[in-house]
Amino acid sequence: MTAKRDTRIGRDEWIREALKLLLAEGIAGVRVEPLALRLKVTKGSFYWHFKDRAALHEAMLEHWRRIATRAIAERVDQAGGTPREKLRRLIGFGTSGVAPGTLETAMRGWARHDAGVAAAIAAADGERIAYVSGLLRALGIKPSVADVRARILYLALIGSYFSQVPTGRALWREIETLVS
Amino acid sequence: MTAKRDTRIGRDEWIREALKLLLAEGIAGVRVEPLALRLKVTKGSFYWHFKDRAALHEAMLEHWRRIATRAIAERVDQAGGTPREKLRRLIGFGTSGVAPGTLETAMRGWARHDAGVAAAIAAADGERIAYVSGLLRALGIKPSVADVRARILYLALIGSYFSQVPTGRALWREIETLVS
DNA sequence: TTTTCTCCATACGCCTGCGTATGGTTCATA
DNA sequence: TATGAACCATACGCAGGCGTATGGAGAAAA
Repeated sequence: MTAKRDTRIGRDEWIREALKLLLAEGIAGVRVEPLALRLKVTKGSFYWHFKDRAALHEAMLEHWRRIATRAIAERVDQAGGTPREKLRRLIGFGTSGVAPGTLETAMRGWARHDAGVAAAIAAADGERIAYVSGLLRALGIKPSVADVRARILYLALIGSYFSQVPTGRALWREIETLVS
Repeated sequence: MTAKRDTRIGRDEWIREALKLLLAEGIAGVRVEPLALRLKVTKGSFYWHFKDRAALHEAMLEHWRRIATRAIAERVDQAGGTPREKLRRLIGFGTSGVAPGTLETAMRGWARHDAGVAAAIAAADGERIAYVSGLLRALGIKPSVADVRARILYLALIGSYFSQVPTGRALWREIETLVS
């Protein structure tokens, strides 16, 4: 008697729970039966909503594609402000809200062993850097320089997710100074 | 008849091949029987050299601990030159020889799901940054600033391993300019 | 109320991988 | 040349995970 549940379940529940597992154990940990156990459901449900395990992985990637791009740019823009304020807000997001041990890092770990994921990451990286570059140009930086520095800032952000380097307020202020 | 081998095998062979697999498939791919297949040997050999799978993983980590630290600093130092030349050489190593799709990234992926590995990474990061900081101080940069900029440079290097951002010669020259 | 459609449970066969037990080689040493 | 140690092969039991087949249960429509 392993505790049933009253409500039924949709595709989205499976995807949501799968993403949680991706965070905790990596893509190798995203397996059907442990997932079913967490959701208090059996495999019967899974194979109703998905063709197979690969289909779930594809759905996870698709989910990420939708939320990845707008996550940064829109959240920074919708609060308005000067380009300088936006830049600071963007750095703030990178260092707290959006990412540090979340989907962002999990996806990049997955990308190392899946070409499709790597392609999605590449697309997101490209869009984000274009956005950052735009911010820097709005600060009066020459386009060719702005592009390079946008990449540098972005690299440092990504690097902070995968290193054990202490990154305090002083470090991010220094980066802001250097690139702008 | 799945092709035997004439020579025998030592612990090191297992570790070497395991590291290859770590690169290709991540730590989850480092399994005993597939490994034995690659080495054209049976599990019997493995369980002679190692207590269990975890023991192999520990040996892999230990191997990395030995080669990780001296990899950067020593290779940069032994060629001599001015601090400026050393800095350029270090950046060059980071972008070609030592890392891009090698152990460095694989270990960091592993670190996300193993506290022991994360600790080893943290130690290596600390030593390397101290070295870079020393280089910058030798260029006449004030110690407090040198430390922050060393971390920034290091973050960008690590970031380049995990992003799909195009990093050309111009980018690394710009970084060098910014931090020194 | 019956029928139909959606969603899930149960049970099965298969494969892969872990770890153990045990016996067989090969090589050095006495 | 006999003996012991180092190294490996073979065979086993077990657990966990994948995918399928089939039969409900519950709600919605007819």
